[in-house]
Amino acid sequence: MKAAERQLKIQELFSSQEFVDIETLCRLLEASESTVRRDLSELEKDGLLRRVHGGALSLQSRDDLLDFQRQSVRCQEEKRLIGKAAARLVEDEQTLILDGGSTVAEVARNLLGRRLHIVTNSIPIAEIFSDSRTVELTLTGGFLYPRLGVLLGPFCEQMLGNVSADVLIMGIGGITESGLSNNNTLIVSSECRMITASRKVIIVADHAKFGRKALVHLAGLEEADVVVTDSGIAPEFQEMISSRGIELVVAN
Amino acid sequence: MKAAERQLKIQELFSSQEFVDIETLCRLLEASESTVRRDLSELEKDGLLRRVHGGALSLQSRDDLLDFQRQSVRCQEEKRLIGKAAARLVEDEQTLILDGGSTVAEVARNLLGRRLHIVTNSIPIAEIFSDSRTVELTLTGGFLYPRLGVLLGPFCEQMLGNVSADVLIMGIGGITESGLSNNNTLIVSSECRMITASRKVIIVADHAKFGRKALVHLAGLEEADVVVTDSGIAPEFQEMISSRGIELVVAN
DNA sequence: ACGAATGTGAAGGATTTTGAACGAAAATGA
DNA sequence: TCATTTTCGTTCAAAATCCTTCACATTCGT
Repeated sequence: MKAAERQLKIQELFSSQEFVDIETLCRLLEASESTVRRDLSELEKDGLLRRVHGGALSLQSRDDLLDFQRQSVRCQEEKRLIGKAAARLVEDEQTLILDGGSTVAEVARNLLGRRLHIVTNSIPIAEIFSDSRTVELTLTGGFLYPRLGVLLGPFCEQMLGNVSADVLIMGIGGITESGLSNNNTLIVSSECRMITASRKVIIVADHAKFGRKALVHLAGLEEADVVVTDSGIAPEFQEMISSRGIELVVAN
Repeated sequence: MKAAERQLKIQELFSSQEFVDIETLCRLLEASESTVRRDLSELEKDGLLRRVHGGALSLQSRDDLLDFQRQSVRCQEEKRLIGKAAARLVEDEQTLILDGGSTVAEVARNLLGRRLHIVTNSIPIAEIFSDSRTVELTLTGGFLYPRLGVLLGPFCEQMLGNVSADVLIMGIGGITESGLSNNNTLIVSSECRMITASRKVIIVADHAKFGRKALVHLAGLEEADVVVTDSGIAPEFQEMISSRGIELVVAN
């Protein structure tokens, strides 16, 4: 990869996060530390970022970041860890479906720079990848649901019917013995299609979601292949997941 | 492949990426390094790109194409006026198709609060309406074209084929006697569908677009029903539009 | 068809960029 | 505080890229 290309990529990264460390950059840019440092120095000279010990900071103020990011303040640290762990379950060159929701968005941030084909119905998630050249992104069509920025309805479902993916990464409203649930009929309807279209289903849910039942039943627990959560999960729920042969990943 | 052909191809590449390296160009253009370098030097002399070690960078800054939020758009005041004038041509309760582009985005801002059903393939434009309670917004699906934030490809075109609208509001790359043109084959392809799907076609174009021919031919002038531009338009071009029975709106 | 003009690709040396090594500086933790 | 670990900046040789030159091919006008 050439210098100019690398430096563009660094700037892209800052559109979705405020800090990157050298090690991550080396991996993403496939370059040595020396080279990354040189790139950062140059970008700093151009006033495009600020170097700090261990990496570099975005100069864009926090206000500029997506509204979406503000919504996801609750359980932020947990969600960040879950995002990191879930991203590790994905292999390069796979086709993923990502649904909406702040936890999934956190996964998405950790997928930047990977070579993937991603299908989503969430505009905030699409925006995370909008400058990426390594991710091929397809958005489902559909009616734009206000507030959440997700696309729903017949157009969306029709399109999901035409797709098949290796992995689905999905957030949920609640998870109990009786299965997965969410808050909105239309959303649940499209999520059912996503499950059908995917070979493997990964559920991401912070510990607060366990034992909670949201408005609309979405699917039985057995539809999930992997559940990724944080270390706050109670032992009884760990048992609930594991005893059904579902892989449980606890992010640290 | 001839020099001119190669150089056009290089420019087209830049509509989707900000950097290309020499090796890629050699492969795509089936030419030697020497030749590619010569082409790049020439394009640089014409102010169409910037050479850097390892390849070349697009000069069209990303702001110009995609970043509607910031106010770095060229001809800003003109576009604002055009947006206002074009919005007056729309009646409540109509179904509109809006394509991408900064001029159309300006129209969109002037449609906020109106009761409309809007179909678009542009994410930046969708975002303008994302909080609106009076506009029902449908996004076409499709492959997300980097940088421009528009959805394209078969999914998009299929969906446009299922839609019919009262009015299409469309920006363009250039407009001459021989018709409308734009910079990218895929975009042109979806725009053709939009024209087919609409009863009335409104073209919005600041005066700088007149007499300019962009890369790909889109449609004949006669496809347009109304052209909205600013007061900088030359008399000869006014004549060109009016003499064909196309309504010309000059925004003040 | 012919020569002139322009476009093309290969070869060489000049220049820039890169990655590894190593001592200096900063962060960390007891 | 002090020792340990991590990160930083500098230097240098190797690699990649660039520019120039030149011989050959193609296009154009006569």
